[in-house]
Amino acid sequence: MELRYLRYFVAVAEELHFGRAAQRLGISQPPLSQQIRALEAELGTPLFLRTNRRVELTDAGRLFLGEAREILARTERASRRVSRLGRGETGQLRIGFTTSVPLTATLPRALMRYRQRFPEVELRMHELNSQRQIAPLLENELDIGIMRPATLPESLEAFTLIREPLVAVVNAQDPLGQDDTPLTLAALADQPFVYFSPAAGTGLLEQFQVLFASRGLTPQVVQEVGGPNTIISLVASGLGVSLLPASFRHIQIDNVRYRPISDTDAVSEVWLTHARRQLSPQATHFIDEVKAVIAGSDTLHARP
Amino acid sequence: MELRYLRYFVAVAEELHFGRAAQRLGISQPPLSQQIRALEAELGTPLFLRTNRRVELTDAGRLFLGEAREILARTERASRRVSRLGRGETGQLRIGFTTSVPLTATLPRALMRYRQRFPEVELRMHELNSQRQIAPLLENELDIGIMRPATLPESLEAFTLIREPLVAVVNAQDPLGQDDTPLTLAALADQPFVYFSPAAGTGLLEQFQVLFASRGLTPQVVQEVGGPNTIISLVASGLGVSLLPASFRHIQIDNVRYRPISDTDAVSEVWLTHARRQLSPQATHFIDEVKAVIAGSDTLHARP
DNA sequence: TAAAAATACTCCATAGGTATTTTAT
DNA sequence: ATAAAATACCTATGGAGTATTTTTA
Repeated sequence: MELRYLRYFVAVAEELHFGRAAQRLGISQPPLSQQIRALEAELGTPLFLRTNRRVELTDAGRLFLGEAREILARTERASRRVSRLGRGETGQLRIGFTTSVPLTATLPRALMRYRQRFPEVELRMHELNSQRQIAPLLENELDIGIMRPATLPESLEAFTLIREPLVAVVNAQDPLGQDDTPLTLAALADQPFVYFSPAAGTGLLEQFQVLFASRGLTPQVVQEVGGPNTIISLVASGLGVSLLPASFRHIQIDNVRYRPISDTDAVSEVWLTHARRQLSPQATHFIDEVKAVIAGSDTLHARP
Repeated sequence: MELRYLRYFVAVAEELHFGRAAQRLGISQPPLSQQIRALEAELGTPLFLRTNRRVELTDAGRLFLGEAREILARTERASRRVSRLGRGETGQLRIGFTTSVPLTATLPRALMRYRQRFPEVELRMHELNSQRQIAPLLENELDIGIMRPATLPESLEAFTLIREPLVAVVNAQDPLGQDDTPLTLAALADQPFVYFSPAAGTGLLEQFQVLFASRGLTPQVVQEVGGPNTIISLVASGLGVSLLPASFRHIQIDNVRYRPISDTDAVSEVWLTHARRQLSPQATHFIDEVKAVIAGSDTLHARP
């Protein structure tokens, strides 16, 4: 059985006239007659009663007409659905993101543009720290990860979404909190530190350690906490100082002051990470939007 | 879109291996690759991720697999259903029959054989007198009519199913009821008659009138009734005599006696009537069975 | 007689075959 | 080195075209 037969049959059944049906199908009458005869042979039963003046359906033909229409409609619908999914116009996009991602910049704008362009794609946002995004990305349970720099397996790749300077978080009452001038990492390393616990799984901890270690510095961590908000709160309470990406300056709390760091390598990145294998069309389109936003509001980009 | 694509796609999707899928389909590998590529081009999206060592489905491919399977199954089912209907194995058969048809002979045996051979055909039996079968047969509301001889329109045709002698129905108390020897129509025509009213629509009335008229006889009808049972009852009551097909002898009532008629043309037929145009396969099969029964229990047959 | 489907034949597009190359493991 | 898909090219089936015949209203 071939769909061509069904299309031809439906045309003849609707026109009840081989000539007109052939015209409608854009072929000539003889091949249409032949195809219908072949179809009847395959089914082992006549579908039309032909008296060279009139064509009418047999009972079998009437039954087949309904079936053929449904099969054709279903095929049409299936093609469209698959095309749309394949073009990334429907389906879903699963994005992992860390709490430390600045929600004011690149990412929200990209998300907005993407949703506008592909309103029918279901967006699933999963808040996960950098480490906990890796397994889902590998197992194709996540299309895209938005994370802090981390050591990635070979089959994942990433590019820099945002690069922002680190700032010192100091208590306004402390000597260090007396002005807004740049500080050196060395000056900060003398102070008691409030920082992420390893259990928090944030990539910032690794960066922080590398940054100080490369200078031979080992700051004293007096308090380990789970999230950036807690860090800032505890600095406000005077427990110590800390170091965070500049975007956290939007958290303004009494007694907390943010001071620039003069070391030029004191920067932190946000990565967009995905599996190195074939990306889903949804992920590809999303990355297109991210790159368009980056290019437009031109900030910082470079492969890590 | 063609079903060939769907069949090929399903094979590859199930094997996840072009070589094996081609083997299963009975074609060689390169044309299979080509057809899948053509399908992907038509849908505008890849269905497989091919890394020359592994073939896997894309999201679009997974969606299409379900759809393709359903479309193929549906097509298969539709073909089978139409074939069966076309071969007369399913569907319906609408038969009209008169009350005067002998239920002990050809017809019940043919019905039994037909039901055994085509148990899935829905049999619709409509009790209708001869006249009232004609319109439904013309309008294709009835496939077959079992009736007494009648004047038929050109587009109906009939053949003789049963030919049976007429018998006189007489009261046992009457002089005519004293013995069982053959009677002549002339002798019967002297008696008061109990017979069908024209409103009963039975073909027997017409036959009865022709039979007597051809001999210049005009029997006196003293009572018009609607059905053969009433005729026999009234003869039993002594109202008059009557004339009926021999098969009614199986109705045995006190005071009623059946006597043969010596006139050789005093016979009545039962016709199987159908539209002259293409018969439904169900009707054709039924007629086959009727003819087989007639040929077997060889009785009487001849075109009217 | 005329309109419409069937038949006879011809042609060519394309499904399918064979041989070979490319690629990833 | 090998297995598997892709590529290149060829073949031939059968779908479609043209011309003609048959049929019935």
